[in-house]
Amino acid sequence: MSATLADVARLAKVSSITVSRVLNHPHLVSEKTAKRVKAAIAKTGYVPNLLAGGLVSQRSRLVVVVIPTVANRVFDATIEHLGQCLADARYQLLLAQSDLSEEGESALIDSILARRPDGLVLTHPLQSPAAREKLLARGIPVIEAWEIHDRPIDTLVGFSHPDAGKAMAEHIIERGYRKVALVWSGDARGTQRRTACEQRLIDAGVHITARHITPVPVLVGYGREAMKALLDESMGMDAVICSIDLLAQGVMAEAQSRGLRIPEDVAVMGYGNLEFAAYTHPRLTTIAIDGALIGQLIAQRLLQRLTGELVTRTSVDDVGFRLVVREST
Amino acid sequence: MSATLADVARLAKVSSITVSRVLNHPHLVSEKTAKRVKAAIAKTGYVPNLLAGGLVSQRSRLVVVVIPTVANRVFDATIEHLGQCLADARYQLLLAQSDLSEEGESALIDSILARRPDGLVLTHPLQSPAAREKLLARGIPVIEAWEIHDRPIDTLVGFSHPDAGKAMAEHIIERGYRKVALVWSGDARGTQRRTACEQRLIDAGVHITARHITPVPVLVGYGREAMKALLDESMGMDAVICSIDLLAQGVMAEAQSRGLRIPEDVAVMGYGNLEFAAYTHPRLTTIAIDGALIGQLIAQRLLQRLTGELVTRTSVDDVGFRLVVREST
DNA sequence: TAACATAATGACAGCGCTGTCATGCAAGTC
DNA sequence: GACTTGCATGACAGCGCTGTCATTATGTTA
Repeated sequence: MSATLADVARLAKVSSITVSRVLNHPHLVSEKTAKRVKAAIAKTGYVPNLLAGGLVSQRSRLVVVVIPTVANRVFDATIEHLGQCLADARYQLLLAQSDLSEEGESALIDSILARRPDGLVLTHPLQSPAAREKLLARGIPVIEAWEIHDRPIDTLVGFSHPDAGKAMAEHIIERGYRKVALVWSGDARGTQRRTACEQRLIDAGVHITARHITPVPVLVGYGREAMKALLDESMGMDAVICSIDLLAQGVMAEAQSRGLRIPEDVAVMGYGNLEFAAYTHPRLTTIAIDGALIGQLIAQRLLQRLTGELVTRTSVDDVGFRLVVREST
Repeated sequence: MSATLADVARLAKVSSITVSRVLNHPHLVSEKTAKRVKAAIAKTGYVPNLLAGGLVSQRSRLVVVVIPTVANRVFDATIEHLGQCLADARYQLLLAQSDLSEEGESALIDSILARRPDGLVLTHPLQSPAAREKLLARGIPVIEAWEIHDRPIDTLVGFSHPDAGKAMAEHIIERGYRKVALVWSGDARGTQRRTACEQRLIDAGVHITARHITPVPVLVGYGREAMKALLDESMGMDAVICSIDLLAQGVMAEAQSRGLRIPEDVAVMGYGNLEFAAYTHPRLTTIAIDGALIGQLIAQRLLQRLTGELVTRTSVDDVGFRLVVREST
């Protein structure tokens, strides 16, 4: 049906391996021959078959990224930059959505491994020990992103969530707020931040008037509903801390719809520094994570592993985070 | 290194083709044998090699979706549902980001075709005729989504952008606004909507006081900046229409930061019905597109083509759109 | 000029799987 | 008993490519 290496080779009057070399190891071929081959490729409209190439060379030139859902905007910059860096190195990015359930995870890993990816990027730690074992056994590079934790599979690029939670608390304390409500999503990482945040607040004698835990995945709507509940129950509070900017957006909308001024009547703090955070009214105080940098570091580490540059099997990059103080606190 | 079909076959004391059948055509194998084979699979930790399987069967079980960037939230629901439906049918979704440039497009299509996908989904029409020819020549199912147009490659799932633009104008006219500013992103589809919208407004005698064209990809920040410019130049206007909800969000923030009331002082209308639109203050009037439905229809059409159910090469599904009137107009 | 290094090209096998055709066997039919 | 039928299983080839090793052409040195 479609042209193969042999077709091109015949037309260029060379062997098929020479055509292969023109495409993959051009320095091994003389310019004259390469020119002839390229002409033949153009003429036949030949497109290499990576299934065949990957099968024999044991390199699929595929990197799988597992994310909870494409709707999760936290990873936008990371995926975009990672994809860009990988494309430059002739790798492709396969996005796999994981519902994060433990039973589905093992099947997902199987269906991923079936493509024999050259590398794997996890935006969340694996729940299932079986899935973990499979990856370990297969020995492919696995980069866990967006969190520094104790039991890395091999490589980690991220930051400390408890530290981020603590930093949020410290800002609130410093600003002098004394009665704080938390609007928080119930995921594992959010909970890490919340625990550290609460601990720091309590240590400083700040009163936590309410904790409103919202479902996952996060939606702006949950933030607005949470704030509605808090205000209806007339929880006296001078600040609301949110696990993510989306919730803060909803919280601010509900507060404003009731005529409350932010931050005079109630302060609002977010986390994530999503694109809109700098442009809300008032502009949102939040914690910024450099997602683009994370994406670049992932690509760098991965490519090092793939080219055999990096010998050590484990490495940890802490990209940190940054408090961004704006108008809402 | 890792277990192959032959390893499993040896352990289960059957031929390798029988193992293959247990996995791919279980109805051809007796229960007793299947049980033995499954035990052997579990014991060896065998994971099929889709590169090998795809090479010989000419089916990669891969569907490539081309999107401008993962940060484009318009396609969230579509991708999520498409991915779900495909996963149920044992297909995997490879997300390819296209910068939409004409020269890059052809290379992108090549690198996609190199994986021999069973189907291709385009969220934007191809710019480059060369790329178009390649797809046509290859003969794989191509679904163009999110727009109904005149020159489909084969299958279309979407709606009419000019009609949507017109509907936006009609709502503004009906509400009695007379001096309208447009804040619009400069992409091709947006321009289709804008042209139709403007035409309808002009026909109704509505005055278009300003057109502010923002860069692509769209950011909330552009909306706020645009509104700042409009207000600084004191364009008298009683309504602002935006090409997308994100811009509307920025526009509302800037208006409110200056103490303007929405919609009393200035009305704001968006498009897209992104998740937050229902929860802003005030809640945003917009045009809703059923992205989930589009995703499901794409999957349905694709699977029909892949199973050979659908004979006709072209089909068009118009999913329409819906005006959602909320508080902002 | 012989001996050797280097560059350019090719022959060959086989990666792991599945489509196709062939075979064996029990049950049913005349 | 000879046959058909249907089910379960296997043998075999080959998908399109690249790793490895072999071969030839060309240049370089003693």
